[in-house]
Amino acid sequence: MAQPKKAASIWDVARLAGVSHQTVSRVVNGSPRVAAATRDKVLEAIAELGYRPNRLARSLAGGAAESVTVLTADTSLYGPEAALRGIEKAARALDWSVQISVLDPADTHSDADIIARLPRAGEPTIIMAHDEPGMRAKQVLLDQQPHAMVAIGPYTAEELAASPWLVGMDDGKAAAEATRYLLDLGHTTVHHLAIPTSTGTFGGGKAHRAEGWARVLREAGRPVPEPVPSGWTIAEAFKAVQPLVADPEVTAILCGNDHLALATLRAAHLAGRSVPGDLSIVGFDNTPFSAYTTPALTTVNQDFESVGRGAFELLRHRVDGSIPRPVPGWPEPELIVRETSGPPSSS
Amino acid sequence: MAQPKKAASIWDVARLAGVSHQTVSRVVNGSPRVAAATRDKVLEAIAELGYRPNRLARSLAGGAAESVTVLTADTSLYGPEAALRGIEKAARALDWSVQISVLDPADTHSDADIIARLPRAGEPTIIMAHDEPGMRAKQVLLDQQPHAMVAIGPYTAEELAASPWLVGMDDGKAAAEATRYLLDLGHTTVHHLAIPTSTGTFGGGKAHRAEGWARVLREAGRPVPEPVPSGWTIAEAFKAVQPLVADPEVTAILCGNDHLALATLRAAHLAGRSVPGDLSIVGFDNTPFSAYTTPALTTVNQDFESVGRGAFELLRHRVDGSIPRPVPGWPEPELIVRETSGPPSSS
DNA sequence: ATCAGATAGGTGAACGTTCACACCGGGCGG
DNA sequence: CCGCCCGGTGTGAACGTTCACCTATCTGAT
Repeated sequence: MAQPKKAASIWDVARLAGVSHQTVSRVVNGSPRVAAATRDKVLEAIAELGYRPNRLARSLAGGAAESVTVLTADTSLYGPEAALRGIEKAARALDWSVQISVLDPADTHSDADIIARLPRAGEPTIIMAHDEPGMRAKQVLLDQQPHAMVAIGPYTAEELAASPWLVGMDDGKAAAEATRYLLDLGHTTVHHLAIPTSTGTFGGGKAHRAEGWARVLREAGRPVPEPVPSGWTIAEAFKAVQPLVADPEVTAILCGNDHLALATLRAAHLAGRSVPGDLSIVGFDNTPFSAYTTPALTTVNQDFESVGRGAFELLRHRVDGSIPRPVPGWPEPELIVRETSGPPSSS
Repeated sequence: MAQPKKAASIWDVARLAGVSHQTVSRVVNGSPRVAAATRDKVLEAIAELGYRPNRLARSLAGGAAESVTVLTADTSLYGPEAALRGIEKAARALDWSVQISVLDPADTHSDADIIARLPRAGEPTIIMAHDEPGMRAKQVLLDQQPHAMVAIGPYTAEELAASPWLVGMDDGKAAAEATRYLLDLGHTTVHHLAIPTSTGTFGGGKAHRAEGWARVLREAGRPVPEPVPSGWTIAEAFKAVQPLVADPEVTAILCGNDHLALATLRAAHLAGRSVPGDLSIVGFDNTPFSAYTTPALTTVNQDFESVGRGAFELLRHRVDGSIPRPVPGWPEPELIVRETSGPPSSS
């Protein structure tokens, strides 16, 4: 058995059951207008032939979507990975299929390249990329099929209001909260090890975390040190943070994510600075490992999985107007104080 | 612009260019038998209408695959995540699309459920799941479409030879190497904090890492302690490892992966045992963070991304016999000695 | 002049579904 | 007793491609 014989189609089932193909279709799709006896016959034939519907043909004929393409940055980052998980779960629950396509900055991405990624025109798409190709992809889709796309990203309340296709969390506010917490602990100021922004180099583009951090410092009348730019990898962060940990004036560092915080933790250790005694470190994202480092990372929890789910719901709403617009129901980012933060030693 | 107007089809292009739909098809697919003048006309029409081929229709008609479905366990694990990345990269390079479907043990998975995940019968599929639903899925596919599936998993040389649809690394050998290394360091024996096996509970199913570890101990005539079973999460590992770190007799622990090793590291720290002074810890997988813990983890590097790429190549070979069978070309697992391992303090 | 062979292009069916509609018989209100 | 509606089913077209095959036209050799 299991010869590569052709798969059974709806017609084969119809013939075997002695009904029309349409009746089979009705049975498969659970239409109520089928007599019980007929249904049983069809079901039997389906079982015997091992028939299963061809999704391709289904989509082609029905025009029904039932499928979502996720355009994402490198999935080795925790945020995109968790959001993808949320999307996949939500999609699976509704029996949608999920396509994934990674936007690699190394590829040359003309607009045509991006478009070619979509299985078909109007394919519902979620974009999850904060780098340059991601931004271009967003723009392209916004022009071409604004009703069938949703982007995940950091937002401020104003941005969300202005962009009905945007989903995300106000991580600027969370960064502000973390900064205020460190200030309240007695630190004179807080330094910032920053993740790359959408334009690649620090300074341009959106950098909500950095903005929230700077705002609090300004409001408190504290010096605002130049943020230290880091790449996404731990190795890059480790290198970038060296001057910070070497400087005894630096008593608190807010890191753009937990990987950067881990690198900072190790750099501090190697530089002979005790944490949190000499140096407080706060991370971002509450990556699973963060509770188990030694000392355990103080960090900001973000429920990316819920955001992913929210993005999926919003997409459904936008594709099919009859589905109610979801209310963003995920928890706000929240500071989790663990062991890497404390008052400065001088105080 | 950008009204949700229907996307242009090959027929629309044909009409505008004043040729037949087939000629358009030829131009799109780069057939040589089209006059230059005709080609230009068609190209122009394509540009004007913003036409792009519908992949669905293409696959339906052509039977051509150009698409792979990845059935995976939880992507929050490093191994599957990295392998998925490898698959996606390889697929993208060839312009194949990638579908992802997560096998959640929490769902009830009848065989039918698993089959329903495939977009269509015979859809080329890669399975990447070491747990129970994954094993069932593997069996189902093996029965239904053995020529269009590949599984990723741990293997021994014999298993690989016996299963032309299997791709993986001999992590039993790597576990053996790590165990031997610890023994050579002077440890009397090595304990094992084990990841779950394919059957859920420890003991059944394939557990190559555990087997390699036990074999070396037996060969060296050392006592083989009962392996300690852990779940996949760090929290579970932290709980499971408590008795091990509390026991001063235990001087070396081989952990099933780096997350478990991290939990062990923290548990040891809290129990007041110094690493590697009192206790040596060796992880598995060389997860990115492992080089930056304090102390940095000794671990076994595994190039999952290459394995993913290899799986994709093998799948192509199996689906289309004309493609040569790839030779497994990835690096062998390799022990990376960092800071969590050393001779026992008593020696 | 004639014809084989190449070159350029067209025609119709097929892929596996769903959709819109037509059909048939029986129960029920008038 | 008639007509209507409705449950149950069938028919044909459509979705957007590719594939297999057919038809012109032009070339150059016989």
